[in-house]
Amino acid sequence: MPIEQQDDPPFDLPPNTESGAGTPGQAAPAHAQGSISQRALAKRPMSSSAAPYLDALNPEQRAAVEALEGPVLVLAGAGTGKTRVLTTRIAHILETGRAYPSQILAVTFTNKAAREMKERVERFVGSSVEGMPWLGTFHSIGVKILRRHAELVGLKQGFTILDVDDQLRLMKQVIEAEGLDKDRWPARQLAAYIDRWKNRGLTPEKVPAGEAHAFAGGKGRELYAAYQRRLKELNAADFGDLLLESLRLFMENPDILAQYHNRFRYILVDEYQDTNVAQYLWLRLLAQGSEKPNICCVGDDDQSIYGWRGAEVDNILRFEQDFPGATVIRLERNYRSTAHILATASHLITANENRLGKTLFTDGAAGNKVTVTGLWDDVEEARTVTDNIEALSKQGHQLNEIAILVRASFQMRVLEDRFVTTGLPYRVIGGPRFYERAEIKDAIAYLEVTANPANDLKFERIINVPKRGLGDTSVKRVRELARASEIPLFAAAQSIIETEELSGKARRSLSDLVGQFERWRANAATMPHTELAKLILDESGYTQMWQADKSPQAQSRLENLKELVHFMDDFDTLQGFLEHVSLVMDIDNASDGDRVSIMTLHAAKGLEFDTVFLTGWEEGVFPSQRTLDESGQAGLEEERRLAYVGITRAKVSAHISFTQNRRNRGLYQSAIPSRFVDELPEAHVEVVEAKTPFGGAYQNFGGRFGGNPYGASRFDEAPAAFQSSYATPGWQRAQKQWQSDSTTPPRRRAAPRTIEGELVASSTSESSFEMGERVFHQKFGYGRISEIDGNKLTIDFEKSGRKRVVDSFVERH
DNA sequence: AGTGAAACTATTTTT
DNA sequence: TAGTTTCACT
Repeated sequence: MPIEQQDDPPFDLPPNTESGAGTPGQAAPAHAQGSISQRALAKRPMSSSAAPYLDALNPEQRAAVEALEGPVLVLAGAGTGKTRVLTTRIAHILETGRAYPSQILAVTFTNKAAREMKERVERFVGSSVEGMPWLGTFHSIGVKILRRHAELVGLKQGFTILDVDDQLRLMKQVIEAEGLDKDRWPARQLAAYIDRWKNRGLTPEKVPAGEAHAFAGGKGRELYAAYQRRLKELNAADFGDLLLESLRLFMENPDILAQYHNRFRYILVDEYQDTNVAQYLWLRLLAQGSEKPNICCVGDDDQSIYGWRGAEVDNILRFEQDFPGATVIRLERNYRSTAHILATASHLITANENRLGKTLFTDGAAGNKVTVTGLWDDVEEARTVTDNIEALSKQGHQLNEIAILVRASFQMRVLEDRFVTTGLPYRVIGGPRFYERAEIKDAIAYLEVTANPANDLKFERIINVPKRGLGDTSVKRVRELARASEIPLFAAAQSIIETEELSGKARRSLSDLVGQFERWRANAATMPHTELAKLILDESGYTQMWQADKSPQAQSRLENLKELVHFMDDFDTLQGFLEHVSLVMDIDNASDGDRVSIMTLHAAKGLEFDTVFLTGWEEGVFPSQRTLDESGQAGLEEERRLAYVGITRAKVSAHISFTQNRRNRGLYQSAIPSRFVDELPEAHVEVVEAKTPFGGAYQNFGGRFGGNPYGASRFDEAPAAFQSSYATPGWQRAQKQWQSDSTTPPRRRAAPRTIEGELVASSTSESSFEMGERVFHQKFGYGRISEIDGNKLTIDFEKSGRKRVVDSFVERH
């Protein structure tokens, strides 16, 4: 395959400053007159007053757009016009002739953000400007760079990109090849380690000795190295590699790096608070080209919510040290929310220690206070929310402007049930994504193997789907042959069917499959790719497999397949389509009709709605107990940022609710209100009484939450927490009382809900326990420690078997 | 190789 | 509770 030649001409042109275009208001460089974009630019009147886009900005935004020289950090609070600044800045760079579109590197995290930015820049500069080639996600830019220099990192130009399934399948093979028990050492866990290392920019040899022993009793690093070797053999890269390998490329090849230094005159980074170490290093390397790099990072430390994915808030907190002489601009004027909402969010977030500090303000109306409602259980909560939504709907509100934000997806079920019974239209955002569905992955695997016979992992995925009598043993034989003669699996299949190695049935079956692929490949040259896809799905028996399936989802799977073929129409070639799906895991959610949106807080980042319902503000749910256990104080702060993100999604009203009981995994658990509820500012919050389902308000306990209808009879002492005024420092006391209260109904006792000193400390440091030590656990009884991983212990309990627990839950014995 | 029943395990998830 | 995965059996 030829090296891609789609590259833009300006790459080799001399820097445009030489033609004197360094200041605003000058015409585009003359030498570029051949390029459409430059001709378009040249036609534009170039006086600086002819930059109406600047007049539309407030002073801070304008400063952020005009500070083009040197490093700039824009701290853009929620709803302060971040995207606008970013796009205007790009437009401004282009308009003033400081750089060609191809000389601007602009990175985002999501495809959605990249698409949006591209569209907005085009609208600014005029559609005649060719799209910016280096505007994209970290990953897509990583691929682009790697494809050009693949051989330098041990890959070939046409390398494939692994998805999560492929990755796991490969890791399983690596684990087994090392002679390890795949049950004792799950591939998922190894994948998690490797992912974390890659996020931190660590190649196998750089994994710290202490951590190298993290997996399989000291084989972590070896397995990581073996996995990387296998990737190279397969000519494949996983997601982490797209960044890590381009990072390595730059570090090992200063001449290549210099080319990019030369090229990128301006670097812009969106959502800087979400960058991980690898991305940070990558950016630093690219910015190193000059003493005062023109790098502009836009972000909001208060909206950093992907720490668990490797994001380092520290990157943004440290910006000024990293780039001395940086200009820091704060955008604090909020255009989205009313004053009460803004004040509530701002006040809540001040409880965080680790932040740069911003105070959002608005000139807009005070609006309504944020409401807080305490409810009996999740069912009542769902009913209350839908009742409210129905009322809003009757008043003429758009359902599209209403969202329900939850911490975790398990909270969605009750809500969905309620929407279904009431018949209110809703949509779940996030959810299982199109390209993650099994049938889509299978179909893509068929297409991929057709296009690329050397893609072993995809071939393995569908070799026996639909079932064609090629079981584990047969596949194993093929794989052994492939490994022994160092050829791709498909080639091994081709040769093995010439031998007597396989049983008659398997041999015939595999021979048929190989023949089919050969035929499809022959067709690929002549047939449109959508036709080919239909043919493949049909002839392989894949469509038929689902037609014969009597499960209720079979129908929708078939529809998904149709949609996939339809979607392929948007691409010119099969190759182009495959490259796209490997990077873009989602299909654009067409917003059809007027519906309420239900989504997680994470999915809500960047969106806005008139009315937002924030449900499930209970300790353990939100903040999530698991985050607290795993990340202690830092985790708590991240949860609080999540609350901040949630509240700031609302334009005109925000409604917070919590329940005393919530069903999770089949059983009810009692809950106490989230500490975040207590942290809300009295002056901007209104406590709303819950209505009973039987009509009328019920007796008020004198508490801020209006008590509850069942309290007197069913919770004689227990609801102490509910009775206290939540503003008092008594929550802790009340919570303790609640937990220790022996009259609490006989349901599962909630796990400790605080993050105490020792737990926080132990999450980062090594556990004080030792291997083989005998310990006692409240729930599981006595046992011996068989593995230690940070503060997590694997213990063989005498009665309950092997479990993984956090060390603070066990005591020495 | 393919079936059915027991067993296990559950956040958040930009790419 | 529900979904998946493993295991034992045919």
